[in-house]
Amino acid sequence: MRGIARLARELGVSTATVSRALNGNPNVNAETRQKVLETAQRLGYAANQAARSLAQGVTHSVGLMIELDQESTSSTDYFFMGVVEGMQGVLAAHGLDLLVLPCAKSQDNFTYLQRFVSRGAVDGMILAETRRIDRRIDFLQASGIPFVTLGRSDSGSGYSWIDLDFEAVMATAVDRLVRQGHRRIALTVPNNDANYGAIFAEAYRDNLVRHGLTVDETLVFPTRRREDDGDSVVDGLLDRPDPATAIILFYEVTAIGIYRRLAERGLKPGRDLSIIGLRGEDSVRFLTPQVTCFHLSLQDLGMAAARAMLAQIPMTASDVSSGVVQCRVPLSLVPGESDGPAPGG
Amino acid sequence: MRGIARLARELGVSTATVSRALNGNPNVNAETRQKVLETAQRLGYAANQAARSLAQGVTHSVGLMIELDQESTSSTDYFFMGVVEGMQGVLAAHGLDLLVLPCAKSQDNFTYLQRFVSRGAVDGMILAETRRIDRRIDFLQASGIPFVTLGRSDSGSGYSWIDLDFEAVMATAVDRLVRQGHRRIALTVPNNDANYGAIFAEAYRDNLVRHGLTVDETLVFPTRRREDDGDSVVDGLLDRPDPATAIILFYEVTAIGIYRRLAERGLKPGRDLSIIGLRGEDSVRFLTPQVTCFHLSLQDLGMAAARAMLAQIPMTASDVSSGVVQCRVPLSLVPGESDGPAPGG
DNA sequence: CTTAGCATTGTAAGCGCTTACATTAACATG
DNA sequence: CATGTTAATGTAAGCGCTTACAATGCTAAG
Repeated sequence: MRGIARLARELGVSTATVSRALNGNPNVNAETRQKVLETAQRLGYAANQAARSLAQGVTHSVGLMIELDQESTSSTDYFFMGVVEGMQGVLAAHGLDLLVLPCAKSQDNFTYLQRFVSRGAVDGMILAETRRIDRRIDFLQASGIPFVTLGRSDSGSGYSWIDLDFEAVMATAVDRLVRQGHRRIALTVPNNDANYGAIFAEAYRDNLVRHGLTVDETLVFPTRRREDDGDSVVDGLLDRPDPATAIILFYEVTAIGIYRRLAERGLKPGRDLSIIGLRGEDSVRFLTPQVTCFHLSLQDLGMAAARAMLAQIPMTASDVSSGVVQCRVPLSLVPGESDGPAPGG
Repeated sequence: MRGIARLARELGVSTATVSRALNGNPNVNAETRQKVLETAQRLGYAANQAARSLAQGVTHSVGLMIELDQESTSSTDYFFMGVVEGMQGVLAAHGLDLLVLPCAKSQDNFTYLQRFVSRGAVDGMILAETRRIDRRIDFLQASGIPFVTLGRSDSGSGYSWIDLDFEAVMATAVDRLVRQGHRRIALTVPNNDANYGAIFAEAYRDNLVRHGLTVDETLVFPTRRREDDGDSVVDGLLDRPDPATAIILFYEVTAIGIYRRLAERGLKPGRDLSIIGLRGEDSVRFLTPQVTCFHLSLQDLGMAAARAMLAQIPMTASDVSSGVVQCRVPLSLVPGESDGPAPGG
């Protein structure tokens, strides 16, 4: 005999009483509960997860689906740990486990998600790296399971998402550069199909227009998240009749290559080319001059997502909250010396 | 009616037949199986995870426990994605899901593990970042659950582990430096309590002794995984009567600070100080001169761990393999220009 | 003294699946 | 034709828990 039955026999009570004692049910004599808890402790008892889930129809865990990128260190990579940390903290505080589901990008991640959710393995799902069109969102919405996405998508509607406030970031960056006299501002965007790239670029265009500047798509450079791409960006930027005088970077790591290539051409960041980065990544912390960028707490981002999840999971019988949270996390500008007055402006 | 029962009724067969058909049991008419699979597909049926686990006593998933580090980007961070990718690929190919259990370092990770395993939530566990003394290993061994650790430990015995071949790395590095005429070789080690630091340092001492060099503990610098620490290392190395002429780095990112500080002092890496790094991290790829380092495929590491796991999980009824795998993954030297003949040698 | 009300515990029916064992039908063998 | 074999399916007993409902023993009220 094992599990709860063993405890019950040991104590000379029924399994129901043990279960109640263990689960904080109020209809248990305080003394009895005490004894049950002690014995459980002594015997190293832990309730079987599968049995509980089956009986309750609830797993007390939420899944986080992330995609792994075969070839390159994907953006989830550098992003990952901080966010997970934030989520885990909040969820754990509410008795929920966080299960990270790594999923090879090559695999059909839709099937993977579908299988996982249909199996009832989690009470809720968090999706990272949403695409502009993302079937997963439609599926989750149809399935009725609580979910939150990290990043907006055009798919689905009225669901909870957390995203960076790219619009505000871009407004601040463009304002700053325009005030410094820049008229031709370039941009780097990620070369993948995640939605944030599109949003970033859109905000860029909107803000140029707002300032009466012309949008030149040849000034938009898709880059990978690696410094090498900086070289070609610099050349593409300057070797033209009407060179750009400033650039806004999605991946800050690009700055490393940009700095290097500028040096090779005898140019100086902040004087000959103004550079503003997005997120204050570690990788560029040591560059001189310091890159002007925005700051973001990955933990906060994760915590926000976790809370949006909690808002949808009824924690008590009475609690039937199913609030939709849509939130853009603000970033704050951290001025460096990588930007300055437009040359000859 | 739901689940398997629904399918059964729909098809006019018993639930047992449906279950058998779905699970590839040979005792099913091929035609029947076909029909069952089709209907399952059509109805979007997926077996309830909890019910299966309860009935089979097996979860078809393995857990990977990683610790998240509040303040600093821990070593699991940069390490993580590649390894997970490798694991996930191998496990998925064998029908196993990988559940990553993030666990705040501040939390009592032992309790966390204990609870998780006792609940029977996974069929096996993989531990990252083992400590020299690690209760988790003793617990897992006592509990009888299959497990693999990433990194050796002094706790437990006869269990499966995968680790980097620090010994071989160190032998190669020291040999190379000695051949270049270096007699005073410094070392950086991680400043945390993970076991790999101790092993790295031990291998360092052993190899110095092997070459008849004296071991000077003041040449061993504990560093964090951030470039800043390079400054003090350089000063500590050179500002002494008997300066070191070479250094071996655990965290390569230290090289960034070292390069910077050397430049400030008018010195040149490879000429005035020879530097060898451990792992070929991305973060130092762009340094000039290129850092001499070792190369490691994180994917391979993850795959090795996954295979060690598989070796312990009986996949079929007949298969009762419970092999212990203890494996040191070799790294290969990638010569750069950050090392060279000892000055004045 | 009876009865209602309350606190505590027990009983037993599932939760959705797997699987040992029983059953049936079809066929080949002697 | 009786019998053994085999293939295919059904029956039903769990897996370890939760929980509605019933039962019990008390106390307080009528």
